[in-house]
Amino acid sequence: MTPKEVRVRIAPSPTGYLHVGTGRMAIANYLLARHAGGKFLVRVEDTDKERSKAELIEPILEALKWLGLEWDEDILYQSKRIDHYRKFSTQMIESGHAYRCFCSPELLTADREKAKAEKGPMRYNRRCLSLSDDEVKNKLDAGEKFATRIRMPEGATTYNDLVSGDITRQNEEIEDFIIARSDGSATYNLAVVIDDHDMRISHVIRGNDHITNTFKQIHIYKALGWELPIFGHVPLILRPDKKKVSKRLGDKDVSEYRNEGILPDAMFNYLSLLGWSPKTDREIYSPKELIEIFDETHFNAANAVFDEEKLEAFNREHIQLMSDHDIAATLAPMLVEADLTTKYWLETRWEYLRDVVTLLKPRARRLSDFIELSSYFFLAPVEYDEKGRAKQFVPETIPILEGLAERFEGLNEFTLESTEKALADEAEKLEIKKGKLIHPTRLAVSGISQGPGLYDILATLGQETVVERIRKTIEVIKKVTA
RNA sequence: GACCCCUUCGUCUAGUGGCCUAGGACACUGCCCUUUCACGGCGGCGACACGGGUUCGAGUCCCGUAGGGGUCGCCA
Repeated sequence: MTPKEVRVRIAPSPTGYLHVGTGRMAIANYLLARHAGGKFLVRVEDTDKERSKAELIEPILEALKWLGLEWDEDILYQSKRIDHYRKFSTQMIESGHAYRCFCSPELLTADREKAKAEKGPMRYNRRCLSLSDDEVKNKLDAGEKFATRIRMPEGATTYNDLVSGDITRQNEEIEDFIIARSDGSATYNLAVVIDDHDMRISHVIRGNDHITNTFKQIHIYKALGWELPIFGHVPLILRPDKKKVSKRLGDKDVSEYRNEGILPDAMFNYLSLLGWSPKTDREIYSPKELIEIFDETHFNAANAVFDEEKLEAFNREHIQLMSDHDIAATLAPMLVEADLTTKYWLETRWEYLRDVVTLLKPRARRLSDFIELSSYFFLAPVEYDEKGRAKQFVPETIPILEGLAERFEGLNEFTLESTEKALADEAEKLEIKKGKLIHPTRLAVSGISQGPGLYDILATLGQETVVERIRKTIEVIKKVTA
């Protein structure tokens, strides 16, 4: 027998955007598929008429694509298969694995409330299981609506979980849950089993919040006489307050991280290592490397807290891994968007942009940091920072800057070396330390008191801009100290 | 409440009976580098939830307790 093809799926329901928990699940499945040379599929579970929103499907798919998760084969939409599901609940009634339940939703709610108040089991009391054939026939003839319930067998069920090993549950702990609504449409668990079977899913990898569903689904598989897939319940991603991430609690969806300057590879990398370990000391990997080293036995069983700070650290590493050219390319539209420059201006100054990237790269943790840190490379400072003003906006600074402006203006070539020498010469002439010149100059050309090395800034900015900005700053200082 | 899962530094994790005076990463922090800010380098802080067993020996196996999480819809 040839080994079964690995076929896995991610099954989002369009009731919200793609949050990191679902993203992490998608990555786990994707990694398993790609590592094994199998197929990664997407199924949209959009059968909830009330909560599903068609307009949410596209953003979810976009987020998956952004993470680099390309799926194989066509997307399966559950909403298009509703009629297909119907016959299976009927089949289960006929085979004796399910029965009709005429209890009204109101009655069931009352049952539940009573059970809760009496602290009894919150399971269906099987009222309709004992209905005789005649009673059923009479109700049917009277046009009474019925939902279809699975008839749970005696005994216990054990399955081997890829992550947690053997898990056992007494069947009596599981109620005769509804597999088809009174309109005949399949509920979640039935639909999932049918789909996973039809899609020939080999591994069902999902969050451990689905373990109870797995037991229910196993009974459906058995009733239908189908072979079980391998189940793996990976740990959940928790918020810092240890609750599972959810849109309802205001957690960010994946696209928000994108907007905040997180790289898809960094997110992919970080999410991969949540609840899974390469079992080495190395943490930074490209998606390609993660596919290579993936091992489905390395999942952890304990839930993991999502730490945005560590995500940011991963992002920093991935930024350093990117070439200056690639960073410049992704940054260009962002700079235009931020009104720092124009597309037209950038077209002829590619090298300039790349130089700016080189200088700022070690200081960036997010792509957006480049925007914040680079403004003075595109626009003359209109404001000067607090610290700089306090220290440099004094009358003594004026002659220093004037002398420097003159020297810089007289330079034949404006390089790292020539600007450094000019500043050193001026310092020597004034008999003061270079620092006395460096700081006011930095403030004059950038408006802030920190950043790349001064000579790097000067050489990048260019002679004309530097002289102009120093002179302008002199005027500002004169005005405020007058 | 019932059931299921889980429990190593604040967080993510390594550790599969002796290699553990428990390793790495993020965060925090000291020093060095740098007349700025980062980066980098070298240090520091900091954990086996608790209690019983099993064993010559337990973070590693077993049991119990506590704690955390999840599930208990004609939602998915």
